[in-house]
Order: sequence, then structure tokens, then C-alpha cells
Amino acid sequence: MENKEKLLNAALSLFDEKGYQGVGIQEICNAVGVSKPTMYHYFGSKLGLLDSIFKTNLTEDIKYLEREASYNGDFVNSIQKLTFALSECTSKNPVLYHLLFSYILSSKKNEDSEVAQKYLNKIYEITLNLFIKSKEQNGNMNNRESQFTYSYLAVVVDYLNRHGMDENKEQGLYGLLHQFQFGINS
Amino acid sequence: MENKEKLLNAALSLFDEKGYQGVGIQEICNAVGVSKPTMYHYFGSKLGLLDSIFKTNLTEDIKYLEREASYNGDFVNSIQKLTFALSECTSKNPVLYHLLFSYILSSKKNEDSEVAQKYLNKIYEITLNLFIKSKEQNGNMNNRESQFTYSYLAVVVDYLNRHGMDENKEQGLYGLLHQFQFGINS
DNA sequence: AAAACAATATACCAGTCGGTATATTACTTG
DNA sequence: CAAGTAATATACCGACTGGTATATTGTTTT
Repeated sequence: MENKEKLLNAALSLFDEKGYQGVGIQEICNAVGVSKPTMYHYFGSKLGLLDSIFKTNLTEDIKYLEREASYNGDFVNSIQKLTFALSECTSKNPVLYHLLFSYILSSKKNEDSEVAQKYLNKIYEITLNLFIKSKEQNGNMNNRESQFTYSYLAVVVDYLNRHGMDENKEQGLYGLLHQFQFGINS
Repeated sequence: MENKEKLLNAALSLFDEKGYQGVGIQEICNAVGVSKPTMYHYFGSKLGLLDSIFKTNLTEDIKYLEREASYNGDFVNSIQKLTFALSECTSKNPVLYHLLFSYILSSKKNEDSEVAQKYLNKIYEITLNLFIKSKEQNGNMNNRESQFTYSYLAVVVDYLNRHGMDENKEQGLYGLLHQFQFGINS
């Protein structure tokens, strides 16, 4: 593995463990065994490093999620596909999604927050789009698609974050989706 | 207002805006117009300052939430009381709860995260207790109280965080609770 | 072969970090 | 009135911050 990839991996782990602001560039470089100018050569700045972490890891995932979340006429089936696609992504790269999702409730005015929100918004839009498309054909959501999107993501993200790489994740997800559709009284 | 309270208020605003790690002690003291030894005289350390912020603001709130969330034989009524109690607390001190809730998905190994988790756990326990007590008398939760607690808090916290001081917050909360009980298909 | 370039290191920059030693003032307690 | 204490400021500490000027090496392009 080349220094560029080593830096991306070490920075991801450290950012997730201690937070973006809690990690120094020197610390990242020490973990890899290179000097600071090497990091600046590849990424330009600390913020550029964070953005590269998200870009290199998420670009394909977002395309995949877009494909899986396209409404196919069956809302339950579509939301299931999106949910398991999200689950698969987090299983493949749990640390990345743990870092990304940690920014959901922050909304700080830090530069790192703004970078993360950029990618979080894409996931939000993909989900919202599914609810909107579904409404166009079923028309029973009473303009609550936005709230449904927030609730859905809040529950699913919380679950995925808590069950990182568990084996039985899928079983719990079926329960979660059932609960989302029919409530806890069933 | 005395310097101690000024420091607590300034630190709360700055921590929420930029994150604990993103704010220096000097910055907080400048905002108040005192010197660093004054801050250290009252709080001992930066972490002590954060803990004081939570302790002074949350101690009474937690007692209030405990009272409101005590199961009274009617689960729907109990969960409503807890929900509106949470809503009232966040309305009274939106910045504090915005800061506190921002730690939910983080679970970093930072010292500030550990302090925040201490208080978040109390809210979690209050909520879980309501679900458990409710089960003892209704017995229809199939050991899913823990998951219900997480889902409930995820949805409600997300909502409260997003609607900070909105006037029509209560109306949306009724919808949210209905959705939690009966799902989105109703 | 010469010039350009990519990748790297050493050594440095001013600024800030959390925290403290010391001194001063004012108030309280004996 | 004397001693202690609470509250504050100035000035400092070593360590670290993000970032860079400069130099060196090896490869690629002309």
C-alpha cells in the first residue's frame, strides 16, 4: 500500500477515534511513518485530507445507494432495498460510516462539519426521493415525506451505528422496518 | 450575573458552536472578559468546565424527567408525558440540549465524550425504565424494550434537535408519537 | 543528456494549546 | 487589628498547532 492510501486509512481511524479537531497532522504522519510535507503533497490541507477520505470511500457507495433506492412501484420493497444497501455499506466500512454519521446531530459551524454535511445530504436526498416518488403513486403521506425521511434515517442510522459489524444485523433490520411501518403495537 | 455564570454561558455557546475541542480556554475567557486563572479558580480544568455546564443545567431536568416518565399504568399516557417533558426541557435550554445530543452518535474516546455520555445515559435509563415497567404489566414487547428505547430516543431527539425553539413543536410531536405507535401506514 | 516533475525529508515559522507560579486586592473570620 | 481566604490579573511554561521554505532524490519527458 502506498503512502497516500496509508495516510487515508490512518487519518480515518484517528478522526473516528478522537474527532477531527482532536487529531494533529503530526500524529497522523507518525502513525504512517512519513513526514508532514508528504501529507501536504497529496491532500493540500488537513481539510483536504478529510474530504478525500469521504470522497474516495463514498463516491461508489452513493451511486449504489441511488440505484437501490429507486422506487420500483412497491414502497415496502424499495425501502427494504435501501435499508439493506445501507447495511451492506456500513458493514464493508464501519469506521467510515461511524465517522460520517457522527456529524448528523452536530451541525457545528466547523469546516469539518461542513464537509461531512455535504455527503450526508446526498444520503438524505436519496432517501427523501424514495418517499416522494412513493407518494406520487400512493398519495397518502400528507406532505410528511420530509419528517418520514428524518425519522427513518434517525432510526436506521442509530441502529447501524450501534451494531457496527454484528452478524445478525439483518434480522434486527427486518424488525426495525416492520416497526417503522406498523409501529411498536404489533 | 457573576463571572462564574458568565463563563458557563459563554462556554456553552462556544462549545455548541465549534465543538469542545475547537474552543480554547483563552477564547472563552476573552468572550467574558476575565483571565484564565479566574476560570481555573472556579472549574479546575477545561473538562471541569464542561462537566459543570451539564451538571448545573441538567440536574433538575433529570429529576423532572424521572418524575414525568414514571409508569402510571397507561403506556401511551406515560410516553406522552415523557415526550412533552423532553420537549419542554429543550425549549428552555435549546443550546444545552443541542450540545448534549450531539454526543449521541459520536462515542469517541475523548474525555469530553465520556462526560457527555454520563448524562446521556441517565436520559436513556429513564426512557428504558418506562418501557420495562410498561412491559411488566403488559408483557408484549418480546424483550425488545432496549431497541424500542433506542428508536424512540433517536426519533424524538432528532426531531427536537431539528425544531429547536419552533412554536408548533407540540403538534409535530403528536404526529411523531402516533407514528411510533402505529407506523407510517396510518 | 537536459529539463521537468513527483515524492520525500529536515528544519523551521508564528500562533495557540491547557495549565500555573506569583502577586494583588478585597472581604471575612478569629 | 491580624490572619486567612476568595477572586482576580500579569506573565510565563513547554508542548503542540497547521503549514511552509528549502533541499534531495529518483523518475519521466523532451
